[in-house]
Amino acid sequence: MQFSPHLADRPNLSDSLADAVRTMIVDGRLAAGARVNEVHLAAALKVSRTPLREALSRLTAEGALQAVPRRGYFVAPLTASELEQLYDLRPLLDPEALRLAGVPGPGRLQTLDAINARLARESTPEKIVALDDVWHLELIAGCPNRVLVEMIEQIMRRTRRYELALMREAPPAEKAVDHHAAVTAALRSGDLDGACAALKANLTHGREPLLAWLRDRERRRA
Amino acid sequence: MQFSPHLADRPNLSDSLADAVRTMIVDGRLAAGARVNEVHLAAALKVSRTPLREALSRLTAEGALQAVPRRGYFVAPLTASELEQLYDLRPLLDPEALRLAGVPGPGRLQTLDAINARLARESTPEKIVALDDVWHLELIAGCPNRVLVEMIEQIMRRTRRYELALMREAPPAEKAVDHHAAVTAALRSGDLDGACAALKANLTHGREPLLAWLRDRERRRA
DNA sequence: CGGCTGTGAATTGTATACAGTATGCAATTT
DNA sequence: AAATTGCATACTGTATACAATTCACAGCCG
Repeated sequence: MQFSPHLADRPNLSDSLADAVRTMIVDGRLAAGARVNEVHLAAALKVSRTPLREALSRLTAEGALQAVPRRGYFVAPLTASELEQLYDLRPLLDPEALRLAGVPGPGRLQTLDAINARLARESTPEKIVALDDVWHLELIAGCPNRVLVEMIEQIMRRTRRYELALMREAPPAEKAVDHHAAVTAALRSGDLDGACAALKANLTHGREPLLAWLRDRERRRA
Repeated sequence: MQFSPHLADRPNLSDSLADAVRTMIVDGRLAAGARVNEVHLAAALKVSRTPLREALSRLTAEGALQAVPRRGYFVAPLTASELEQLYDLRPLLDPEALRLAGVPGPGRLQTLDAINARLARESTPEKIVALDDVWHLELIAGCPNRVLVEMIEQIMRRTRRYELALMREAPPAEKAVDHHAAVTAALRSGDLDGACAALKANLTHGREPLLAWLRDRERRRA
């Protein structure tokens, strides 16, 4: 065969750096609002500034960083307002993706339950958040509109550090396990509309505790 | 005053280049599917490769380019499938944004009609597409969910070169002027639901001619 | 004649060097 | 003592240089 198109090609440094820095931001090693010093960061990662800057450039497009022309890159601050806007979009996008995907086959339903079971046992914030996202992506894996799925992934990336920041300070609140079970139950009985409604409820919930915490934190700093 | 925060600061080269290259892609000077030669392009734009690569990196995140690790950047091809997916999202997102924005004040309604009037007189593809986008953005300018508005803008940028490519080959089909008028009419009578429905109809229409043209083009090349 | 292999040019990836701008501190003035 | 100016330093923006990889084509072998 002539092409194995964009298949698992080993990434270049810039790509790897984007992942590395994104991780540093998500898990707090680069604090929200902090200024990014290119020289220090490049030295710490043992690379030159050129590929690092390409990575920072991409992260800016993703919304994880903000660029101010002659002052440099800053880690985007955590604001209640942004989180609220992000959270409001999921109940709009996810049910539509599920509707387009249709009722999953039995294999996928089994996978979903397996993920949910692991989610119930997990206790570290990182694992919980990651597994929850995996579950939601698996749910809509059959959605033919890949652009829609990409948008949902984009929102996941942007909300992840909010969720981790909360879970580190406050103990992990109630988990979404039961909501997830309600969705798969509806799907098993072939009730797509019911599943979409349950999914919407899942996404609408869990919103309030996070927002309350953030608003409180903003008040305290003002 | 100490700060005029990120206000209209003169952009750096990378930013300007991103705009320049995006324009080249949108209006076809960089053909869909073409490989981007960094050396040639940098020479043509009279800059060095470093800021150009940062710009290309960002355009990749926007979906205008695709990066293949050791082979370089390629202009993303025009596919009926992607366009279909993009067009399917607007009827989902725009009405929601309008609902959140609420009925606009009389000033904004007047602005909308003015834009629509100019749209009716315009005849060049570039102007028509640009004004149509301006109208839709003005319609939802009051939407408090800025992330949602950004997503709509993102879709506009990605669909623009499809629309221009079509309009250059085929003469501009029917315009959306009447649909727009229906939306503002509903809004003037305070009927938000009706306006959302009319908007949805506007966005669902105009889809078919473009898709038909693209599919035909793809068949001819196969 | 078709497919393989090696070699040189072209192209991308990364590092380094240099120039322009911002930032913080100290000296100076009011 | 507060404000302001000037200067040294640190940092970002851009260019250039070098290394590593890919690509195209010629020649060779089956």
